[in-house]
Amino acid sequence: MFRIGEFSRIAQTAITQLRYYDEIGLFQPEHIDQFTGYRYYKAAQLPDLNRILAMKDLGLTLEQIKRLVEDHVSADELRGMLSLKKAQVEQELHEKIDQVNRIEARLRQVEKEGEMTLDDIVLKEIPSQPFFSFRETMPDIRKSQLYLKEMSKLLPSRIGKKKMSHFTAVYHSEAFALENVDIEMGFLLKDGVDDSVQLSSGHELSMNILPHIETAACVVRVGSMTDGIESYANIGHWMESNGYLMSGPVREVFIVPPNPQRIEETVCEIQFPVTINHSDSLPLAN
Amino acid sequence: MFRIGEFSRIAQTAITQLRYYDEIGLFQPEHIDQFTGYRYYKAAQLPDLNRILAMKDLGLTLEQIKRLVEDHVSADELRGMLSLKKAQVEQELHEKIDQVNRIEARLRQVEKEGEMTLDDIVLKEIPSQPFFSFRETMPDIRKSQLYLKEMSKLLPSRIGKKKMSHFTAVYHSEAFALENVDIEMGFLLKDGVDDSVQLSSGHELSMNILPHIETAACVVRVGSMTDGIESYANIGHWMESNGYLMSGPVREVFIVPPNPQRIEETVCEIQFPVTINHSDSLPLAN
DNA sequence: TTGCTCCTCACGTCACGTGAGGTGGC
DNA sequence: TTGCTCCTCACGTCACGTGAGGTGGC
Repeated sequence: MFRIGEFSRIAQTAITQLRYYDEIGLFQPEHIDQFTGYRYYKAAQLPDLNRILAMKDLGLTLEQIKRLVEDHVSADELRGMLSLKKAQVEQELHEKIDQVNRIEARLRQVEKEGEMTLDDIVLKEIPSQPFFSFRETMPDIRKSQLYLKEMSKLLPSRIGKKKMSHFTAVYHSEAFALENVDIEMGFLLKDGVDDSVQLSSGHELSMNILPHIETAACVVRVGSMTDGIESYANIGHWMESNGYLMSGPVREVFIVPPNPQRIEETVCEIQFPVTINHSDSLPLAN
Repeated sequence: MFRIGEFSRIAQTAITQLRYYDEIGLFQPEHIDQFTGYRYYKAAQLPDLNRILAMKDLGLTLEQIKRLVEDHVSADELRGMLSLKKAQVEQELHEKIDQVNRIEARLRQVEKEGEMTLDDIVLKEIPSQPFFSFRETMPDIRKSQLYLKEMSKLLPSRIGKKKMSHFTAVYHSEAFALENVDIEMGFLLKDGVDDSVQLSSGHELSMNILPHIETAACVVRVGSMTDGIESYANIGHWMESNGYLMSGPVREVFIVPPNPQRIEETVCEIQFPVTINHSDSLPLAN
């Protein structure tokens, strides 16, 4: 019989760890002295401890291991637990790979820029939302100002201010351009409506559903959107660095819509739907 | 200005998270109502939050990010932090790969055996230790019993019982065999000694230092060692499955040395020094 | 007797999530 | 007025590590 100190040296396991395993009932000493509370272990307990440590090495929680060693688990269940764990670890593995890629991209950017002047790109999931809008190929994108103005006047009374969320534009054209852009614009809604509304230009606004985006690369711009191309270039660069591909039309959601008098207060989130392309850019070549 | 609920929806960030960032002083609302305690955020704060989320995505802790956004960090320091983080994540990546391999090995074993009857193999680091021993090519390994007996009698009085630790054998021959084994045996010591001791057979015991082992694959056997070959086969199999290579002589450390009267109480740890061979067995082929 | 070992609390970790119990805003 | 939103504690998470303050063993 060994006291906890020697047993911990033999098993290469911290004393606090052994005490903890005792406390949670996972691995208990052969004998505890009634008066002193001293824990006594015997050598033949080592294989039991090793089984626990081996399962822990596979990534199982102590709670799961407890079920295992208490023998409430069939071979089939064990297979299931291990298969599940394997899938989880593989998932984490891919996340680590993506993370390394993102860090490398940042490092390259810091090298180049010396400082952090770039927009910060964040990945988000975007839920599907009702969108009250019209679509048109616009000769000049600056005309959108006029539409926004008219919509802001008309819609609150027509569909209810409470239902309206952010002014939003969806770019159905492939590339970012200033002329002949196939654009859909209107307001996101908190609730569906059945109504439709006509603008003085003849355009008819009606509701459709903007689809859910699983992963969107997002950037927030503050101030005038006239030099917004920069942000687009940044996202493009970032996507290339990290192995992402565009998977749908870009959206511009205006948290604070442009107001000619206070153009510097404009706040807009640009949302790029993307998919991950794992297969290239694995950092494991070395 | 937005209340926390709407801001959390815009930023796709949990309310509790925003409250926590406020609490630790990482990201605070533009304004807090003195009387109600309500937090008010404005849209132009979104880029700041995004910077925080982007750095968090790279794996930095909130404490590190706090230093970053409070601007106590030069571009060089930032590079250092990111490079360090990259190395850490790559390390974790390799650990995950090893872990997946271990899980797969276990799965294969469960498939085959149906139950867990195998020894459990655990990786440990073994510190260097003084070893009071002699070395010989033994025609018959069973003779070691006699040596053990004599040593157990002689040594306590000659070098002090307190200094003696476990009876141990080191196998310098390549393979596990029963005849003509180049074996070194004696007792591990807690403290160095200058003395030397002669056995009746003429063998001279003296002290040397058993080297440190960075990684040893270890198994504990309880009971007679005569069918110990099983354990050796298990370890060999496991090493092959997980891409480990042998990197030194095997040790058998007797926690409870063999006693002919009570052979079933014998407890022995077999220690295989190994090195990892990462380059094959990457599970990323799919 | 002295120093080493062991004991039991209690608290900290990291980044929040989950109630409980209570108030503010439209 | 009603329901929704927001507030501040306090506690839990997972697997221990780190003292503080006190006793046991040789």
